[in-house]
Amino acid sequence: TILKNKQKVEIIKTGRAPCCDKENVKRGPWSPEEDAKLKEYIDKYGTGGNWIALPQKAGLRRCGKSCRLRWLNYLRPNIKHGEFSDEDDKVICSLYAKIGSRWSIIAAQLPGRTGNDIKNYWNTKLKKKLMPLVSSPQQIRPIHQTTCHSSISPLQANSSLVSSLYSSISPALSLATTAHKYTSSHFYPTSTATNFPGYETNIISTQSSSFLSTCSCSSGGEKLVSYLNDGVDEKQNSSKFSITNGSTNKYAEEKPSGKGCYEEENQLECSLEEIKQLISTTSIYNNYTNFFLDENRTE
DNA sequence: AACCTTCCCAACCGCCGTCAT
DNA sequence: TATGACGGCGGTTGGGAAGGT
Repeated sequence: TILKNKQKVEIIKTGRAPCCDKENVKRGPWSPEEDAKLKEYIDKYGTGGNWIALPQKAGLRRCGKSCRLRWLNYLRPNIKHGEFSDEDDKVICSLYAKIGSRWSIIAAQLPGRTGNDIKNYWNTKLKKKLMPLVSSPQQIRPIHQTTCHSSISPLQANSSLVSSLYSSISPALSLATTAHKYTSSHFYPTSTATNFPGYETNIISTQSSSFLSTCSCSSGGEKLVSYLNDGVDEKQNSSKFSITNGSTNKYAEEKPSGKGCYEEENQLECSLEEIKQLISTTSIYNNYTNFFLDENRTE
């Protein structure tokens, strides 16, 4: 009854029926038998481009979405589970600092990893690795009040990983406090490529290198600009972000929206909003967001 | 040994974009 | 152009495992 009512509410609220009859599908962990069935079916027939119909055809009492998830995150060939390397960490942190929690994009840079995997890794481990980077709220101050140097704890100097992570992520922190020169988080293609060594895909010059150099501005922050920024000079800082992955990337095709983010007069407003969003979704910063969210201080 | 807390990750939920009709 | 179906994604949660007291 609860489920039925929930479905009714969903239809009323969204105008959409649920993707499956939730009463008649199995939920929870997948059994080895179910895995085998799904794998066997997809190996034989492929997904057929229709996940909703797949479970019935495969003889599974599962929601199509659940099958899709199980396949993509676990059963699909070449899935890599287990330890993330330092290099993985760097890539994840750098991209997170640049694009936020776009896990699928980040996953595209790490062959064999799934977005879910990376998301979990970030939420449970990587974030904690970075926690010592911000040892006290007082250390995060707008650049005009302090320097990037002063916000680096001694701990960082002793850990190459941590310092490289810091160099990737600190610009975002600093940016959040300065809110200038930041144009937009929207991405569109440019022709300038910055490669990640060892990865098939390219990170094309980033608008968030404006993150990086904006941070580096007044405070010797150049030292903080990591491997990621190599080869991207100041002039490119206003360029935009894109990822190519052999095929067209939908995010790369995002064009300036009609929301005014690209309109000069709204630049700062939009930046502040976007910065807030980035911060508010980044729980590593959440302990300190009260500070960041104080608009008066960012002015 | 028993209990409690924290960690971890697979799975779910709901929103949004795309595409076919 | 409007609408519905579906896929894709990011955020959240449930529960087992591991660690601590």
